Amino acid sequence: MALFTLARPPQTNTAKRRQLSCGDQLHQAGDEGLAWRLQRGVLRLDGPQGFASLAIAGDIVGCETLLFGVYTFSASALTDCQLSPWPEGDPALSGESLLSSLARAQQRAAEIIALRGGQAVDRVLGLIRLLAGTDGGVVLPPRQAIADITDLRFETISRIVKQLERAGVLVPERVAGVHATRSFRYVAGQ
Amino acid sequence: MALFTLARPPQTNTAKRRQLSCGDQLHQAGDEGLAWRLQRGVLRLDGPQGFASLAIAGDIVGCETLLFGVYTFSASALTDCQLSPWPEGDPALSGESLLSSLARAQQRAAEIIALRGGQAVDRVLGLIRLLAGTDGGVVLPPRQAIADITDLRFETISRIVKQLERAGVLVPERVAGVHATRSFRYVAGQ
DNA sequence: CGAGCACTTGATCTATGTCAACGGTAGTGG
DNA sequence: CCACTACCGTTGACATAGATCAAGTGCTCG
Repeated sequence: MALFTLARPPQTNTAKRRQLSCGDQLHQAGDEGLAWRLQRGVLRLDGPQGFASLAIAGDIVGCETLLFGVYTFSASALTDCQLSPWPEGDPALSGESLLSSLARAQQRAAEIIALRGGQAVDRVLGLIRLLAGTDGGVVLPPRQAIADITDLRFETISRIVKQLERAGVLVPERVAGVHATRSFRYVAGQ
Repeated sequence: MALFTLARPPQTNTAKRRQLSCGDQLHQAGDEGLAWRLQRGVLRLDGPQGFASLAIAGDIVGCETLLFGVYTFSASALTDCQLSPWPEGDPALSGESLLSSLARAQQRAAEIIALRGGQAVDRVLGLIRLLAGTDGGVVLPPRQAIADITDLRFETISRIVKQLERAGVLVPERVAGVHATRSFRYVAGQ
């Protein structure tokens, strides 16, 4: 197994907070840059073979730059996102913070894997639950992005979203500056 | 976001090395126990909804026990495995070691996600590549386990394995004490 | 007002699921 | 050593969820 060395001294990341809106790109694979903690929103990570993973509020993105200097994945926002530079605290690379990030990453992987198995409707619903705020408001990414994540086709996603709409699970809800076909209220099934 | 505290003081894990053979279970979700580093082999992790993830040589398994005291997933061996207790070193929870584990976990997630998308044959081949040693020798897990990981059915796996065998990609190879239908040599396609 | 997307919808096709029967192998108990 | 059982794997016939192909429609923005 390779031994890694830090590409930079383990100092606090002094970059500024960052805000992304749905669709914006944070970085591309191979770019130089720093690591972030995702405070709010959902990011999509892509590798050379397409969709690679999701990052959700609390996750650390791009931590590999501290080891290799460059990002392994491209990252773009599926919803509006808020990011803060990482490492953040004083004993920033403290074992405990990293340990919970590691546990969280493994938990996350299981959730995403679940989005790629089972019936098409359930996969889409699973993703919607990840994207929905606690108030039930959801702004869906483009159909094609949902398709990439769930390993379905965008026509299938379109049919499923419409079907959920007709079933009353998704209620269309106009939000300023958002495609009319994308903002909904998710009514959790009883 | 929740704040975690360590369930145990961050001391070196003094448990002994452990060896598993194909099929053995390391622990069940909810059990108390310690964390391990997987030195050799491939483990399957299962959550409440079934297959959750794979762990591959170098990965840390069960690190959440340091936070919660119990395992989140059940773990069982897909191939013969060798485990060593973790944390291992002196400044064991050192940032750098954890950081590379975190980067590795994210990389791993992407690999496993790739096993659940695209054509059935490619998914199975992807898994075989993960399982094959550098010498090309592979001992496949039962068809049902392959099916769980790739989100296919065991009949489909059976057909695909046979098809790869007929195509000369997998060459049957008797190994003592292993089901005759499971040990092969993987001949990488040019 | 027109161009370019993203989405919708229908018709058809196909990869994979499902169901069912059967064969081999390992283990167990007589 | 020989039933007998319990898995696991194989194979065929058939069903279907979702893919694919092909028009449309309707936002959004210049």
